[in-house]
Amino acid sequence: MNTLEKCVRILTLFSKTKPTATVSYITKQLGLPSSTIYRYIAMLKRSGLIEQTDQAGMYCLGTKILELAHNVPKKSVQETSLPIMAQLSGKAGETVTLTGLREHDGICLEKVDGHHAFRVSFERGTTFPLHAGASGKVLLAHLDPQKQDQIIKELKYDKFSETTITEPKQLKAEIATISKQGFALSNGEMIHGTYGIAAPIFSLSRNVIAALSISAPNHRLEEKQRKQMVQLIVAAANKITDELALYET
Amino acid sequence: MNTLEKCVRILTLFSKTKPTATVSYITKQLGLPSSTIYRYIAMLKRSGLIEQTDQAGMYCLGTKILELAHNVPKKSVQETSLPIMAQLSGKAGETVTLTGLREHDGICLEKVDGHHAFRVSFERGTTFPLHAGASGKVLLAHLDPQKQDQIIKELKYDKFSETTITEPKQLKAEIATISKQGFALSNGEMIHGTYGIAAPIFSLSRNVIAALSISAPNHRLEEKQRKQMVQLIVAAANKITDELALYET
DNA sequence: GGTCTTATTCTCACATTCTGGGAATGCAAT
DNA sequence: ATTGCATTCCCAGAATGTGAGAATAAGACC
Repeated sequence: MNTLEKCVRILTLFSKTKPTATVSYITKQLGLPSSTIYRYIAMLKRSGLIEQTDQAGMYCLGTKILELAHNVPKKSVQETSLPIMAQLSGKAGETVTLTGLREHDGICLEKVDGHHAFRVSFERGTTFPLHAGASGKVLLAHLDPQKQDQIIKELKYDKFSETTITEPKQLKAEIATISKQGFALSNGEMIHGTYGIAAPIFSLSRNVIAALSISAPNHRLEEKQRKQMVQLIVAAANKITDELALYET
Repeated sequence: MNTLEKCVRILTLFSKTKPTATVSYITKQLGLPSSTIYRYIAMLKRSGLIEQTDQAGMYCLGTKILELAHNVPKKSVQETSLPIMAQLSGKAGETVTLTGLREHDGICLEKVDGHHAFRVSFERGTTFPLHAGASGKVLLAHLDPQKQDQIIKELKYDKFSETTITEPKQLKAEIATISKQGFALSNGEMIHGTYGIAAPIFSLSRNVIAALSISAPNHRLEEKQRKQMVQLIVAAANKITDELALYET
């Protein structure tokens, strides 16, 4: 394990739910001696990647990361998708999210909020596992079989709610269906009380590169609206796929 | 120069204006042999901090950085400031920005856009040098004298426009005035055609921790409006300072 | 004030990793 | 065929990283 890897591990320990950490916490998590961690913290602090909180001994991610994040280029998917997402969100009134794939996780690349005060909203940069929620499942369903199998094996199957799929077998069956029908549904698999519909976006070479999804409190996505929404989201995703194909030559 | 520092240097090479780079470019910029850079690129790619573009040999910052950025905690300044910024932006109709200090640069921490279609707008995470623009100058003006002198010496004095201050002496005089009057003005120092007004936000120990600023096309901030705006922005900044003091005990 | 606990820095002999010139491969354009 | 560039590999010497433990600092608790 080299320096960079250790640094990234330290940085990845911080999360929305645990935004600050002490050296002793990091020590325990990584199983490395505290003198080593102190050295790393000092290095990371020098480069601005982490900062010290007001409270002594507390550290958090630093603003240097914001600076870097500002320079992460938007991929063509994002640029192509945004106007279509805005249009869809306007028509449907609900939050529309574009989700990409990173290693074995999904990550929210873009979102356009719906106009309802009571709404579901992910932030850009939010990551989540692929076994729960419409976006995750639709991404998984259209991956090539090897990667799919590998991910299905390695998933941790955290149970977020009553409906979360926690069995590999069940997940396999589900994504087989999704792959056939071309869209995924999620009834509160990740967030209880919400409903999600997602459709895949493909590259010219027919690899999934992202998922387009719509999320809402589940009473606003019941049977009758749902059918129409599925059509809308699939149509929008296809439109993005088509537009991308034009540019990729 | 250790591994992390080299990694950060590589990552920092990418910018909004140069979002992608080849190995040979990085090699030239850092003056390190290409075999070394290839090794680093491989490491950085493995950790998700950089990604390969569609074009062979092109690299860009990776989505792992977005994930990390998502977990950078908002400081209390940000949380305290946002509602006040929104109120101010609503009243003034212009873009209001909260700027922090990072090393020798300013960095945009939060912004609330004004309602005018023709407006100035920084994105969160944008960095800029301290010699140009109202925010930079106001931050610089209220730093302790040692840091101030050091930064004044080390600044590169890029000339962004006709009015950019490029002389240390001139800058010193300017920040002396700013320090006395408690706010800074900028007539297109960073972006030609725009006008900026900024006021400092202090910690309980009376150190500057951020600057609140308003920016607009300069015809909308002429003499008459300007006086009123200065009052508004100074009042808002003071309000934030006061609210922060309540929490800091 | 005394006594913990915990944060933080430092040291140093030792181990590991990093380094970079150069050679080699592959690919695409000239 | 040739050039140019991307990329990988090799390896001995050089530079860094490592971590136990000592030492110091700074609160917290009694």
